[in-house]
Amino acid sequence: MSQNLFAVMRDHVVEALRALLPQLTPEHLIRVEVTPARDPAHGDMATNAAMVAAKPAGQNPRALAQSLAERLTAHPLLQSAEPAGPGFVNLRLNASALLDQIPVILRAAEGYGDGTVGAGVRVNVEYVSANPTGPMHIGHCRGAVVGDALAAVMAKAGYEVTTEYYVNDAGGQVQALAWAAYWRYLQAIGSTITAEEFDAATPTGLQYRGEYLIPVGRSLYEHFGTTLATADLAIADPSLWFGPVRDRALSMMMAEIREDLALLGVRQDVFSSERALLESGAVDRAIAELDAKGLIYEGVLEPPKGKAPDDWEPRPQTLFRATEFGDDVDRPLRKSDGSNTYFANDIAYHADKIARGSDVLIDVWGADHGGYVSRMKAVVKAVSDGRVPLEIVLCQIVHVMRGGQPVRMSKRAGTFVTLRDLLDEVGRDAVRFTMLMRKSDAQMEFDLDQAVAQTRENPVFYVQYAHARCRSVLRAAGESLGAAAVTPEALAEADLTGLDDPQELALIRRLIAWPRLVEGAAMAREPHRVAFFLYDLAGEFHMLWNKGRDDSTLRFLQAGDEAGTRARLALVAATAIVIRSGLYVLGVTPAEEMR
RNA sequence: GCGCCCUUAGCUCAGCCGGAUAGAGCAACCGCCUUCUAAGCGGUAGGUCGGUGGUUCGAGUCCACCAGGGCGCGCCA
Repeated sequence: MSQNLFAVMRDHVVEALRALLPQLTPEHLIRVEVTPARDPAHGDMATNAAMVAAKPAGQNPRALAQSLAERLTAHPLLQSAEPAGPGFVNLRLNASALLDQIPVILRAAEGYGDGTVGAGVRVNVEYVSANPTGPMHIGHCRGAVVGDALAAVMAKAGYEVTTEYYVNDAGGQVQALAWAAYWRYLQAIGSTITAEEFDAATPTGLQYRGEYLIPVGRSLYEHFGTTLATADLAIADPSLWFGPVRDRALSMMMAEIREDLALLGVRQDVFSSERALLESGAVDRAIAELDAKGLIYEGVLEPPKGKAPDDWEPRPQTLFRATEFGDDVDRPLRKSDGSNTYFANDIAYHADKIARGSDVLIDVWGADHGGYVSRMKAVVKAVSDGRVPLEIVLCQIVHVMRGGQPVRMSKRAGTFVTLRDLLDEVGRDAVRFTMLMRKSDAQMEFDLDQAVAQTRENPVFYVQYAHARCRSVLRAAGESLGAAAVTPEALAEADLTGLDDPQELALIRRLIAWPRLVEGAAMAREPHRVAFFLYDLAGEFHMLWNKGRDDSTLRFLQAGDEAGTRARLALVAATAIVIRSGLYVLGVTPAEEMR
């Protein structure tokens, strides 16, 4: 039987509805849902079936709910099915149906909640893709965590997920990086050239002035001595040094980024190089294919209304007919110097992802790329002839707060918060969990004080504490009953009939909602739902724990009542499993104890 | 000027592709905490869901317009 009781009951409801009203079409039936009851007084679950069927059937929803309820009641898992409100049918599971899910959880272990909604669907999730021109900062961090958790929850729901990082190692910013690294190289070999002089002598200006390039300059000196400069330690002709300097700078920056990702617990399957794509001719081929479809032309764009740049001048450009696929304006593929725009290269990159075998592409981007969404969706539609959808998850800005005040960030002043700084200050688990306590498309405040607080205000702490409490109870039980008696396998055999307190049942109801939540979060591409679920689940567990303070019969370890103890331990072990299963999706450590 | 995102309790935010009386934490107020499982616990109060129309049996959720905040707007990525 499916782990997902809601799916089981939904099948039952749909079957009963079809028997009642054979004329209903699949379009009607797809709207039928079985959801957790909001109020325990309503039972365990509710279905909207009668309301969605009322109109096509030409019947009164309440009357339909009445006859549907009569048919549903026969199900062996149900104690009752009753019409309610405007046409809901409230479903109440019989006591054993609820309790029987505990051994299901214990036997499935961390695999509890694994689903099949994504079975057979190959998804490519691309995230981070920070330019290798400097260390990762807090802005990249949100995308990294969201992408990683999204990939994990989709994998848990059964999708075949590939995670990917697109390395922008071509283009003007890389050129600027090479010059900036060369500047640090000249410093390393003892050149007396000043920043101002260097800036003036550089085609792109001296852009990246952060100290993080000093080790690159030093490394260049160690490998090449002074051979990359003129005899008097001044700027040599770029043809003598540009390639080696660029390559070393890129590889060292990527190494640093990979180290940052590792510290954050992010591990992507594929790293794709923009330069490799370019050199393989893939970009030319992709453009040629669009050209063959008649989607490329030479044209002149109108200046944006109301905000025409001062230096605007009409200019013929190579354009992609994005407007044929829903974009506002056709988009340029070539710069005035004849090289490709970033967009052109990105077309080839997405075509490559499709060619490697993806049914769905998901890109996780920062909000500053929002204006890029419609053209990218347009071109993916064009390239794949509409077969492969591109979905974009936009992550809005993160404001870092300390002591109720915003932490000011300025890249120019070098005071921006690097990912490394953030990890050093609050730790990986807090960074990841906190980033997921907001919808990705809403701006968020990252409160440094809250992220390290050891109180209920801090969701990371609260959830990890719940898990640690579970583990602590099981450890204590192992000492008195023997380790073999408290394994999940042993507890799966426990007689659970003693679990009947409303708070115990509330906890169980929360546990059995996990498979459904995984499914919903994966389909909606909303990993933050997992974090909120865990917070609520932890709350339910802590509430039961606290209730045991006033009512000692609710404590997990009952001296002299081994059967009752074992039943409660089964519940505790199942709770620990679900928390662990969820934390695994988020990439957060399930703490064994709090110190 | 145009496009996209956001606006829910004093504050920070949920609200599960339209469903029942809109939820949580913090702050506020009341009570509890010599002992049991207290890096506290229980409870109360607090919202015309930015505004105005519309679609619907039903709208915080969908549509239109307006207001406020954010991100963008031909060669950056």
